Amino acid sequence: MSRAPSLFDDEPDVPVLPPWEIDDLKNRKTAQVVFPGGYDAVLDYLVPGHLAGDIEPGMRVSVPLGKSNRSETAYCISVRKIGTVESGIRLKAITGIIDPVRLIDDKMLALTHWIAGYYLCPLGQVLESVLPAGVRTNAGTRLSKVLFVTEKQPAAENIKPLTAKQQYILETLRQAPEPLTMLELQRAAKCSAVPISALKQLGFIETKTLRRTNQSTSQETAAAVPAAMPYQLNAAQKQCLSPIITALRENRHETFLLHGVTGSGKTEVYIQAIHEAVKHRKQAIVLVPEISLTPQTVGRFKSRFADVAVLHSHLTDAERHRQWSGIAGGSVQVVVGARSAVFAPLSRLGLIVIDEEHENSFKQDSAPRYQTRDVARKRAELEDIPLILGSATPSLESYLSAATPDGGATLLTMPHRVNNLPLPYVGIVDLREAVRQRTTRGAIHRQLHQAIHESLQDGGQIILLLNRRGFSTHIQCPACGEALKCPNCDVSLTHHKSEEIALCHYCDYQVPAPAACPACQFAGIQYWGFGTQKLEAEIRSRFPNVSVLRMDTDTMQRTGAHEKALSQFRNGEVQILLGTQMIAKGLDFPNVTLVGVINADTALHLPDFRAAERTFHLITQVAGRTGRGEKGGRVIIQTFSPEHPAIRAAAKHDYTSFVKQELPVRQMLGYPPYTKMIRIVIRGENEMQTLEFANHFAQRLKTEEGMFKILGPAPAPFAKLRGYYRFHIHLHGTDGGHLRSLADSVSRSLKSSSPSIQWIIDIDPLDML
DNA sequence: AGCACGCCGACT
DNA sequence: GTCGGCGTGCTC
Repeated sequence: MSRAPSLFDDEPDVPVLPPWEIDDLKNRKTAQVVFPGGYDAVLDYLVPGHLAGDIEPGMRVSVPLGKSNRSETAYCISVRKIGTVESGIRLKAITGIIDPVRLIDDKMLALTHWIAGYYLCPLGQVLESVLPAGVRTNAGTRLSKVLFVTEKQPAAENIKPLTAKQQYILETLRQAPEPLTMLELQRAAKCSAVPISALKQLGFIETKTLRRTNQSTSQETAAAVPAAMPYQLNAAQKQCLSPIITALRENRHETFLLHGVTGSGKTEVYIQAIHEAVKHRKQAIVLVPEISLTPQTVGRFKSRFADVAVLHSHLTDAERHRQWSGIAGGSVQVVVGARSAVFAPLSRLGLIVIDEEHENSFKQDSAPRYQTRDVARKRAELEDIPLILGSATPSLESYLSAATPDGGATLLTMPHRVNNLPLPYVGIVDLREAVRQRTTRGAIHRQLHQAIHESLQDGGQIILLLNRRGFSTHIQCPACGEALKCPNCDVSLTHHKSEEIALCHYCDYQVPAPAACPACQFAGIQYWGFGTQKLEAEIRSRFPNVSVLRMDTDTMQRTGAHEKALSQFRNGEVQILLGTQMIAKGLDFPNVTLVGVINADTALHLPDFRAAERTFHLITQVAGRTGRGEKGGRVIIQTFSPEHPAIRAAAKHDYTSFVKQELPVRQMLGYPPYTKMIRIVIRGENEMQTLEFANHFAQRLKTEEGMFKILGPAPAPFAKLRGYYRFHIHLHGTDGGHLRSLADSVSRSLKSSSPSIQWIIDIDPLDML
């Protein structure tokens, strides 16, 4: 085993740097590196002379680490001349450079530093999540030996003249548009390996090892031809576009909140803003929620720009690598993608757009737990470019920052739909009334049944939203009260009819659906509650000759299922589309004349201060799926809480009244957006130990309690998940920086004090469960 | 996160 | 006497 050269290391078995390199010490460089794994530190390494010209921040390097000098991959984050006063630590030297070119430029490096600091995540881990796995592993490429015609030909007089075959081979190789491998050249020149080897021997051909892309099996679908004609904007759209264009032209950062009702033409504003950027050879990133990343959405951009790259989560590593390299290559005008596309390596970025900015999926739910909105804003600041946040129902965070003078964002409003189409009429069905009168047994009540019937008569299509998958949502014995719960999680099991199983939606634990009570053997065990499977069955029996399609994570497993389902709905093969929230967002089907919300309350009573906001968003968004065509449209909301302000506001499409009622509540209770919040979730397999540790954690935090509120520890709403007991602590305060540093220092001081217990620190949490 | 070092129990 | 358990601490 050879050991890495180690400077100042006088142990006999460790090779020391050669003397000429030591002499040169004062001109040498050091590199600062971080590690992608759990080890959170910045270490200095010596840059050996032969790498000095090549190494740059943002590249990965191999370094020796630890007593055994095991080889580790690290990210170089800076390079500097060796100082005159050194710390006295024996520096080891970098062994090699992994990336031949920089993968991360200075601005992106600055962005990752910001993320690491703000979200309390080791920098190495941030860098690792910014670089897609396919890029790190060079997926879809391999090293291959390729042949070149030698630059400096051997002197002709020294050797006998080349044969015709040999000359032909050389000519073929010279003319080849790309370097050829041995096999490829044999095929191209229709010869065996023998004459090529002879040419190599004679010095006419040399080999080099290059990284080349594999022959890609999946061919890129032909890009749509860009439509040259820009659409005519209406007055409201023009008014919103104009300040964005001004900021673009002035190369100035400004955050715009584009608040436009569903169907008001926000996308066209984005497109024309991007046009302006592209006109000046700039590029744009458009971020959309993962479930909106449909061919329809992408198509709108592809039809208007010549070079659009798409980054979905369903790309293979190789495809993602190819896309990423293409983007880094600089020819792309627009990148459309989900959350992580905020890190797309565009070098001439001119604009970032976040559509449906209120969507929860913009918060990453694993470390680094970043909010894409805030990362995008930071990136836009670093690049001096505008950021557009678009939504029909802005997050209260964004709304407050735009509604407050000096809040940091500019509010742009589009209060009407294009062509002055009316917003759909919304009717509310009071489920309490319906239950009292026993007018229905199922999930569809009289008014909704009637409305479905009428829509079908008129040839319209229907969207039904039920935000629960499965058949029955809980199983309980009426004789002894036993309820079927997951043994690993604090949740009830959902009956899935297709496989006749009782399934946990959190850990996938499953048992055969019981016919009798597992506790008391009573044969009349009951299946309660409505999921999408049961809704589908009910619809089919109520409307036997109508084609129905269910969309939820169960039916959308196969790749392409999503696209297929939406195209079936688009071309009218399917009349009723029912499903979970994946059908609520962003779909634009003019023939949808009815939207039914089966139960508006599913999210309303969760122990989460954002429950009302979520409910308002979901209802407003799904209501916006109708009334987009000539036939108009209407919405029926079934609810047990018809007087709830969130539901009433959604029924009136009245964002302002929702905000006016919700913001004071937040302010009074000291919740975001008026305060900053940190959630610490502590988990362990032993309930008592975990609670004890959580108490200790909270105690340590409370020694500094003053300007903050520290709540907990309390059992998390899901008190047990996947076999772990969970407790959480909430910190609230107006000084986010102070709050973060408190959480950070306590967390660091407690590290590894109890190995069986783990915790996460969630900055600006969205999920309270 | 690894990995070595170190200080106590059950085996040849 | 030695092999090996995993607690503690360090990594330029």
